[in-house]
Amino acid sequence: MGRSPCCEKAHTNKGAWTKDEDQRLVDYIRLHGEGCWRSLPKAAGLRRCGKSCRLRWINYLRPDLKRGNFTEEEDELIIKLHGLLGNKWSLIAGRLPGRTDNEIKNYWNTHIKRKLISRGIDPQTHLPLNETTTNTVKATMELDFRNAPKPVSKPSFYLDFIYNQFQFKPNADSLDEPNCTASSGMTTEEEQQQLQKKKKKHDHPSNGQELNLELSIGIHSADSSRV
DNA sequence: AATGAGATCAACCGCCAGCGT
DNA sequence: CACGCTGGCGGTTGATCTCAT
Repeated sequence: MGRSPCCEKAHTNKGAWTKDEDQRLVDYIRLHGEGCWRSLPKAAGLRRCGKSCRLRWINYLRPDLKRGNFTEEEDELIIKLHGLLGNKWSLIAGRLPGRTDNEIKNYWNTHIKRKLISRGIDPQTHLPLNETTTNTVKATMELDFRNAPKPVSKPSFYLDFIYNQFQFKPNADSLDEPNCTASSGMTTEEEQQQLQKKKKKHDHPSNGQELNLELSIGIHSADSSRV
């Protein structure tokens, strides 16, 4: 049995959003907040898939989006976070207020990759290009992924693993700041509840506190030869 | 002015984790 | 435990823009 579609494809619009559609979506979310994306299109009078509505809101319509060019500081922060987390765009976006995972992913692929290559750095391993092949194994050993929980791609396990590898000090406040919400930009009280729910997802299981990525940046900054 | 190549970025797709039943 | 539903994520696509020729 195949997976059921997320919406009635025959009756949904696709492609670029019109101003009218944007307005309907914004009006609806202003009135009712972010809620059940599946039922939102019908309730808002949109002939769109719920997923499409969510994406449009998160990546384009959210009021707290920064937009515009990335600063040099943001560039460096993205590079450092990517070195730590890999292609975990949503986690990276969570440390860049006003930026979305999609935006960062695009920016990485179009600008930063080239920037790193021009510096002679492999964008995937963050090691010098001519040493990439031999050092990949070495770098992997440094992080000792042999003991990584399976599957490594599971964010909570993955963060837990990095936490242990680098022995981060927990910082309970780090994700309480509105600026640090991962690509949702929630502000109202009821939305804060959702944030709490989200936070819970990534909490360190043993102590219930947050991973402080600023410390991780410090570790990498101290060893500038790697970035 | 025309056009082709490359760059950019919004949007889609498929997969997966978490949750409720 | 198994299953279905939903939200969220990362990879990819394709329309549009920009620039060189």
